[in-house]
Amino acid sequence: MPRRRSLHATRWDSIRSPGDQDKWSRLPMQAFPTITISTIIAVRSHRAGVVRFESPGYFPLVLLSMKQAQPCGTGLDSVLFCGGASADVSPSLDIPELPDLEADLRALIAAIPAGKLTTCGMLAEALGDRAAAVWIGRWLQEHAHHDSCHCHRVVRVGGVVGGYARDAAFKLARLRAEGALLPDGSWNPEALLPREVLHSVLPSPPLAELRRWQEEVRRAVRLQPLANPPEYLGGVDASYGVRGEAVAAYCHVRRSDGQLLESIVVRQPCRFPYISGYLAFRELPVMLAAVSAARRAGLRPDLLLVDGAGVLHPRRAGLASHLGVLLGTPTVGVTKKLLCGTLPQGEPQLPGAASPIVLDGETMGVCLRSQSGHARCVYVSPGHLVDVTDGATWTAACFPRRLPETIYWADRISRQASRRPG
DNA sequence: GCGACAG
DNA sequence: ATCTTGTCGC
Repeated sequence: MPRRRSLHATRWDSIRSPGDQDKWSRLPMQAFPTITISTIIAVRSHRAGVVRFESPGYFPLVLLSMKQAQPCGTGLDSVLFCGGASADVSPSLDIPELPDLEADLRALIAAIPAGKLTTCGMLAEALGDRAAAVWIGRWLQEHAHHDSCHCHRVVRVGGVVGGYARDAAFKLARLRAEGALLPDGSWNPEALLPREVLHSVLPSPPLAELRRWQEEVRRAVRLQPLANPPEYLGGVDASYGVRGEAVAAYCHVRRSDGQLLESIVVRQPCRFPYISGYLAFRELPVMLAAVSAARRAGLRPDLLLVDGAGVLHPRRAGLASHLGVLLGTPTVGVTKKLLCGTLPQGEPQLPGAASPIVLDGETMGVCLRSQSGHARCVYVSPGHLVDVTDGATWTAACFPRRLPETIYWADRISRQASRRPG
């Protein structure tokens, strides 16, 4: 009997009492400046013959940033999931305060005067990384523009004015009226806003700051063999609802037979966009919440598989490394596409086979083909407290479908939950 | 010049 | 990641 007994009814019953809900609503939120609030939307046992726990309502979940485990002592720790006891977490790194990139982007665009122009790439540079250009381009296409906004002054490289939400003609007319166009209809290169102007709007570019934090994570990462063969494997993945809210699922799988034992789903608002290389800042909060909730329910994986890269990352600090460092637990990153690195031997051909992935002349990951020999491989790299070999070995241990079982279930369950209303 | 670029 | 129709396969 199972270690899983900790997911018994009593603990959850205490959470469900109306009195506790009241306590929650009276909690002074100002007391927790960097707190992340999540909602548990499902806790399930998947073992046949075992009572299934379905949470009927939504419970608040509070994840304190790691340095702030103190406020748990308010007597609410039976109600709130406070990131666990302080011994659970590595106190060395704190979750950084996330910038409001959309507000920063609006500020940059507002700073483009009439008659002047800029490009997505230059705006991205001003935010701190050219990689943000893709998101900016999409934002400009989707965001509802007003007569007073300056979004029409963002053009494409090479003279093409480019789209503008659904009204390219309006954009063209305004630019012509502002004198930024040449007679042939292309935009005037001399109208380009100098870099310094945008730089002065955001003297400390937010993405550059986040990069500095990634370097801290990189320094904290330890790649080492796993002490013991893992008995339980965890998997986390995130999906997004129609209103953009993030939903994460943690799935607990028994390594010996690959069976899904338990799952936990949490939800929280999400403001940070997807930018290649910065996925951690989009998904870390909701994933930390899911894993913390799992911990409080007694689910402690010996190895956590994350849907995202580990050290196979431009700064060797992918999502899985962030999770590992913040939780102080062994993590492995698993992706469906390669973010960086090369395959000197190509992809493995045989079912269940592996081939190395090299980054900067060093084997930093492994390409795995499933035991069923699926056409598409996965790309595995250690996140933290595990090495390349062990990470790949235990990822391959429960891998009968296209994705490792942990990731398969987390993907499926989070997606299903994100499509539900609420 | 064009594509690539975890989710 | 999400948006979508039909289509292929077990």
